[in-house]
Amino acid sequence: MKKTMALCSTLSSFADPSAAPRDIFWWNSAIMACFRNGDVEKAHKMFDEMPHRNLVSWNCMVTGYVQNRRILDAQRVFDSMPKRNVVSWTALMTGYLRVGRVEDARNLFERIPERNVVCWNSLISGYVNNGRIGDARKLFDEMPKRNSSSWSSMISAYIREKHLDEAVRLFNQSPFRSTSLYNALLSSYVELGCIKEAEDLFSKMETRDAISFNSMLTCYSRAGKMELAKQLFDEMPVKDVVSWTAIVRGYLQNGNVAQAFALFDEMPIRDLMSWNTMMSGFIQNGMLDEACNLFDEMPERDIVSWNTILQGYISKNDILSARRWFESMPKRSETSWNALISGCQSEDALALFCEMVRAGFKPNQGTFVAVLSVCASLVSIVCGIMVHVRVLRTGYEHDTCVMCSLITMYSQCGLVDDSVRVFDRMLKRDTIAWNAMISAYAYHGLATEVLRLYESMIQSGFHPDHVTFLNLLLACSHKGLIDEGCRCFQSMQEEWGIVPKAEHYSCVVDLLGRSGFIEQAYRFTQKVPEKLQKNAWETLLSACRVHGNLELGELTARRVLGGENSDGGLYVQLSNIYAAKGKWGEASNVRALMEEHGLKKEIGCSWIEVKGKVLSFVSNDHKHRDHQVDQMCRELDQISFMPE
DNA sequence: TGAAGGTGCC
Repeated sequence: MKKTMALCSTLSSFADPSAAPRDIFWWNSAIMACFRNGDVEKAHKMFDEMPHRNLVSWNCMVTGYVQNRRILDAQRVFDSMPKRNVVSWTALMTGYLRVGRVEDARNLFERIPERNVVCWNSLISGYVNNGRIGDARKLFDEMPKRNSSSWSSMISAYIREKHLDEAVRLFNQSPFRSTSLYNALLSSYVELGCIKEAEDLFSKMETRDAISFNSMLTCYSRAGKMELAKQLFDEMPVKDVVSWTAIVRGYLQNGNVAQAFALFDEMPIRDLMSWNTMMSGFIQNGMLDEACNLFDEMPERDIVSWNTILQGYISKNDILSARRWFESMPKRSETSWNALISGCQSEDALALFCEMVRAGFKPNQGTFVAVLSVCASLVSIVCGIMVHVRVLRTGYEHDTCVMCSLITMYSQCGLVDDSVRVFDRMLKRDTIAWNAMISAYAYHGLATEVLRLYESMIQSGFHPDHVTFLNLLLACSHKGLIDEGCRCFQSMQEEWGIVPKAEHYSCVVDLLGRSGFIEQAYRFTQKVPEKLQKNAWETLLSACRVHGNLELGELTARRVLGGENSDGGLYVQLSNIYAAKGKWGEASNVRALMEEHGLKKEIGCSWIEVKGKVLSFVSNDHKHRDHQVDQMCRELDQISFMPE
């Protein structure tokens, strides 16, 4: 608040130089204002021009350069300072920490003549931001005196790392327990879906503000407990726009669009956020037309409103309309580009990425995640590496999300060693990062590595989730590690309390079926909760085909064929089982039945990257004449007949 | 009096 007022008076005296005397305060504030606007050169010029400088003026220069990531300039100013105080040291140290020069920061810290609580806090948060929570904790324990900032940075660091046990332990020891810290802990429980813990904490709070209530609203909404959410909402002493929006969002996420819209209508105050929430709720529920109507009715629109409709077209997979909408937008943001890039899973996405950069937009986390996922699905390593270079150049090399996308991209392009290199260099790892690496190994069938990495994940104190176990099961299944796989499936439920999804059941069926234990797989599938059986039966059918088990194949086919979602592939599998047994009549009957249902099997397609171009081909494909298809076939023949 | 360094939620 103070800063804002100072800035306002500074700006108004810029407009009218006679309004305020140009004393040293004026100069110092003006310099900071320039730095805050990113106008580094102007700040520098003013510093040169000012008639008198004091220690604060010099500190402003160090801070300003640090804020604009110009560390060398900050260092130069620091070195030429006539006098320094602890603020000067702290400012430069923060600069080092911001660009990841943690050891330099530590050395500087050791040299500070008179340390105060702020410079201790700066180094602690610097360690935290560089993923070195252990070092942060050591420093925290060594501190001669701690203030509320010290406690809150340490506790929120544990919260952000999802080390909630440690966060709570410290929180209980802390002499400062502000509502905002309570709220941080509360929202973290909410994010992790720990309803019981959130409820307990909420009931213990001495004072609750709108944020506390709103977090609890979100908590109940996410858990699908809309009655409890509505009850809390009705009890709230003061409802703000966020509360109204939270309850509307809750109904939307739980598919109750009518109730959401009714409440939206009742809202006493609607700002843009509520309109945008309602609109994106329509889109989440597949109601693009309704969203468009709302868009037309809105009193004013911002870039989020435009992006929401764009996202609507993309989630309908209508890339053409998305593209047209994108062209018609009065303004675009990085989010608009990201949405469009993630929408087209083809080479067009890579062209768009280049176009975005040329148009002067800075790729951000979402951009890299989207474009790397396209590189991965196109198995385009040349583009993948180009994007990786840009990641490094734009300072995203320590972004956990982007690193996960790189791990996946390298793995899907066949370079699992590069995935490992990225994973090893990560400063901060979360469950998703461990999952990405485990999945990279699983994708390459490296079951031993998968199990080893899982062990170290647990030892590092991370909680596995349903994705972790899916990968463990996949890896075990591919390597025929039946005992390990079954143990995983058991531990998932008993040790970690994770309820298996349809994919997990299918994996177990695959695990048993692949190794020829068809009857066990059949008995297992019968015990799968009925709603989740469909995929398991399909997996079983495929195992019956591989092992030529006609009897169980027929039994299984009866469970899946003719159902709502049965596709051509299933008929083909059954037909192949008959064909393998020489039962040509039955085989062609099944094919006929399939045609009767108007089904076709989609043609399988493969692709390869040659000199940076992705070429796709199907079986018996002769369209790549210009790529010397005859020579390729001769080469393949030679390889196939080579003695082993 | 005011300008410089650290922390914080839906």
